[in-house]
Amino acid sequence: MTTTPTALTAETLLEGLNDPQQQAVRHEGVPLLVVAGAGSGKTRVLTRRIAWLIAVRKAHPGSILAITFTNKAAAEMKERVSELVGNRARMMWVSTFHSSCVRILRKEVEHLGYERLKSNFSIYDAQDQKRLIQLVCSDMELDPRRFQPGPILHWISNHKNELRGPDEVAAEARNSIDETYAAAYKSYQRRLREANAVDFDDLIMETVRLFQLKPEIRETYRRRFRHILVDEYQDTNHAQYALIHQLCGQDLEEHDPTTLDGLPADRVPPAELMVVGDADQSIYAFRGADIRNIMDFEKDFPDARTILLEQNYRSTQTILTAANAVIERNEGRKPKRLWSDAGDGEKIVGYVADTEHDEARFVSTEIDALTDQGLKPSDVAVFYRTNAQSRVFEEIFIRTGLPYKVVGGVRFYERREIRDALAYLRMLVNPDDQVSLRRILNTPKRGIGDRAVLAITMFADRERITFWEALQRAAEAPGLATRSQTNIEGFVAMVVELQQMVAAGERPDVVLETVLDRSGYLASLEGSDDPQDATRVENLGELVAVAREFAEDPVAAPSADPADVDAGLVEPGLADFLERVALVADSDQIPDAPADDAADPDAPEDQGVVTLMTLHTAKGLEFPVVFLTGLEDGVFPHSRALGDKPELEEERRLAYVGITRARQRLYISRAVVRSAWGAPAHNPGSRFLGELPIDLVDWRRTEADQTRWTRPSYGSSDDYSGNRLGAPNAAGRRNFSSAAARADAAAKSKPSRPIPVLAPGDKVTHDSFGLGTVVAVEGAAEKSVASIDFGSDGVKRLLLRYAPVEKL
DNA sequence: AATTAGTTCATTTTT
DNA sequence: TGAACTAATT
Repeated sequence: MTTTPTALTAETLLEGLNDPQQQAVRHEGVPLLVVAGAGSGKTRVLTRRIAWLIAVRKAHPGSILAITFTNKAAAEMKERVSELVGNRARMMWVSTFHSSCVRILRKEVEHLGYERLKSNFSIYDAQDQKRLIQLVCSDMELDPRRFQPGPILHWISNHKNELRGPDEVAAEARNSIDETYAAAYKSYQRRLREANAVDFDDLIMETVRLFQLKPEIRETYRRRFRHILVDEYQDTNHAQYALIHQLCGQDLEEHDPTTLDGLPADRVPPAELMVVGDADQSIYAFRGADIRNIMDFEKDFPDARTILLEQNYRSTQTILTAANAVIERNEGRKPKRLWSDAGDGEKIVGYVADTEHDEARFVSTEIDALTDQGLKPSDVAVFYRTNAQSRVFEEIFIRTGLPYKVVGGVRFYERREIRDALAYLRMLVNPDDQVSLRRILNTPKRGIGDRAVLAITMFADRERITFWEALQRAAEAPGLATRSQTNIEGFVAMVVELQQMVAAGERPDVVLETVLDRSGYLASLEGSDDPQDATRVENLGELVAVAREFAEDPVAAPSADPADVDAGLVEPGLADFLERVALVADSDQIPDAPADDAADPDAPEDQGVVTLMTLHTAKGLEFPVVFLTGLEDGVFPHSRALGDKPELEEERRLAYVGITRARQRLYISRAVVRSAWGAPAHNPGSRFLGELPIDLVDWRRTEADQTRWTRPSYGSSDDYSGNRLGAPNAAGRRNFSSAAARADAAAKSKPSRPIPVLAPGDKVTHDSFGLGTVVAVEGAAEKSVASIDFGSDGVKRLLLRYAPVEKL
């Protein structure tokens, strides 16, 4: 296909699209919902439609607002549209909800009516929020047992997503706990604003509030955005939904006539709206996503039209049939069946392992076999429900020499040194940012300890000045040691000097390097003998590189908004860099599609690596081969979801997402025994396994194949679920709070303790000694004792009844 | 101020 | 089990 914009015609834009896809591209007028099943080419539809709007319907690019959920998706979409329509695409707003809202808020903050909130506000992420709420809690002298940061923040976030401010919530508090929470919410908000900061949820909530407060401002944006497209609509929360309505709703005025004040008489008709999503892939309810937004679209927009995309261009029919079969179990779901003309392909391969180690070994061996058949490790992904499950795979993969990469876990921008460095930069841009300021005040150690901080805090409170102002007037603070005062003065002098540098418009990377140097931060790491600190220095080098790249080419950097650059908004400064970093976080996380780039000719064996990740992070990705692991009730579906229908349905959608990531081959596996929190637990197979059509799965190994155990003569039942393996050691008796332990307790009534039947020469594993070979066995059944050679750990005599030994 | 020994508590996390 | 946080020690 040609990429020359001049050759762009209606025909080329519809080329290669199926009928419903074409309809979605051509649609005009009423609100449109595109229900896009997994792999049905929705990104293609979105990009073609945008190009269509510009090229065929002559829409001004600046009148287009396209919302995605990740910056990566935004950057990709912008890129693809640019390929179609060329430079004109620069004027579009293609960004996340959060980025769009930041742009609006930075411009309009003063209309919000917060005294301290200015356009250089900081954006607080989860970690910053936690620090702030901790300050609030200690301020309120809350019992740290009953009121923990996590739950409070979650509670606040829920309310913000529902657009409920602190006063509203306080008014509705029904008990003392709610009242305390509401008070914490109020204090948290107050401190946020005092710090000239907002959190992620505020970005949306405050934008909605802005539009409510100032209808004329809302009107200017309604006027500007004539075409609004929202991707991943099933993941929107209520606040985001409200925002869309403010921009597109045709009947908003009737709902709320009081907001009409100040509206120009010549109001514009609502923008053309298209939302794209798939209710079956809604897996973020726990973060406030409200599946009703997409389910009720036709109700919310009565004249709406719906287009279904069911043809899948990614997977084999076998995989799709499996996915359909699972998701159909969800109730109240709108019917949709994915289909493919790619043929049935391979059967799904199933495997029941004895333990999670065996499961990982199976995966490893199988990947080995696949690579022998010409597949690259980068074609393979291993999915699991929780991050903790990655460990076993890592252990085994390291042992077998299989290259891999874990996606998720500790992200680059969450590392301590990166956050420290960014905290310096943030407080330079916004000295009111107390969280950042407190973070680096004594990092590295410069003799400003808790006592000094306390004295300054009290002084600031009494004088009703900010923390930073109090630091500058440290000499007046009562109860401050002279030594601390000297140290603070040194710190203030350094900050002032750095601030001048920023004010002079110095490049972000240069500021960063100076900060690291002048603060002594880098020196303190370099002087350390902790090997971790060497890595930290490297990471900081990386951050400087990121800043440099940004300074030199902000457009090429991920998710840049060229409209800003075009608009002659000077060259990006430190504040812009911080904003990018705050909202983009980790584009380097997910390895790009198996790179064909001959970037490194010195690495001919570059076959890429196997990708390990949670099912949640897998959303939106695809791989030729997928291993779906840990399919056990209590693991996946997660134990917390077992008793709750909506949650169980969300787990099922997660399974659906996982299955539909696979293009050619899908493996499903589970472990009969899995060690959770130290104690081995016996998990029954996932209910989702039973929902797969049996003829689609080729079971390589089943429960019946598992290592034989002597069954107690009185326990003839096939049902082994709930049995605990090995000795009821100290570890095993702890932790009766978890669901796994509860299942275990329920099983206690059944007297049975499987004892492995061993013979000399057998290979076994022991929980603490590892791999061993049986040398001799004495006694029978309950009294059998085996002598086992564990290599470097020597030969042990073990009473099989108690020893955590497994036959291999 | 920094190390260390206890204690607690364990989903998922696009921004 | 083990990481992550707190409290107590030197």
